[in-house]
Amino acid sequence: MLDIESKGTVCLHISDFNLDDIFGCGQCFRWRRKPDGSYTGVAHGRPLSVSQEGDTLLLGCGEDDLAFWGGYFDLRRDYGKIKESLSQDTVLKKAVSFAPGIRILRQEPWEALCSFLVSQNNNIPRIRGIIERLCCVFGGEIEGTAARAFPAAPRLAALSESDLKPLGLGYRTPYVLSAARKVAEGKLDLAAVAEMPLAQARAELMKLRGVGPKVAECVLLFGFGRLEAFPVDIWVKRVLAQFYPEGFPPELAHLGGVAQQYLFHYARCCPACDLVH
DNA sequence: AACCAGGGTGATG
DNA sequence: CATCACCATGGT
Repeated sequence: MLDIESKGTVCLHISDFNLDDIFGCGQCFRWRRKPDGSYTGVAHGRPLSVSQEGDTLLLGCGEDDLAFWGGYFDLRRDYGKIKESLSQDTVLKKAVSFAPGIRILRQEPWEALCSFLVSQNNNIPRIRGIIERLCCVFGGEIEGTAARAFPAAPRLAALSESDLKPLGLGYRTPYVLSAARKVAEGKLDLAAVAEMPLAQARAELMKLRGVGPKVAECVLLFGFGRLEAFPVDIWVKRVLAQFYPEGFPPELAHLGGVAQQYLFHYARCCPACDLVH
């Protein structure tokens, strides 16, 4: 039995990184902030406690887990350079300076698919609650902790609608169930989707009931790290209509997903962004 | 107490 | 192709 406290702490020097920005910008739903500013959560079945003191990141894990969490937090990518490119655009410049610590997390594809199925026509606090209940009730136990993994597809595939009913997914319940069954039966191979060209991957995801253009883009961006994927929700739609009447700048399209995340958070959370609702 | 939310589906012009 | 009612639930 492994004691989580015995895993120790690893310190890392980081830049263009802020936990509040990263966990608060609406890309993920399982991280919780404690009063001391640290966060606890689970990703890819691994629990973590993480905090930040300025440009020092403190990970509650062992040295052998460092590469994994470095991948999850996208630490090997130069966001300084990305932000420099995006800031050529005047609106993006403001969005970036509003939350300069945003990074795109590399989430588990199945969790991203499930989470953004749940997200449709829904609000973030409620999405978080639903995902939490899903993990609490059906997630696998993680040895040595009280934390639970995101429920694997076969686990959900074995459930009925009435099992999921009390969790409050509403009309999205059959969407999650049929996606789980398709993955569990091998009719949708997420590992294969990861290798496909963007358009093909998008088309493959959109074969699922409940997955339209927006959810597909979210899965591509947050689950597969496709930074050119560009989810357009109600907020981004407003941003595009007001600030980009000619369309989003094509020369930034290869970073569209990252740009979209700065813009989404800015539009949603910055009172001074003078966006008309 | 209404209105809205990281939309998608299916039916109808 | 564009529009539209409808979907279940609860946060604000």
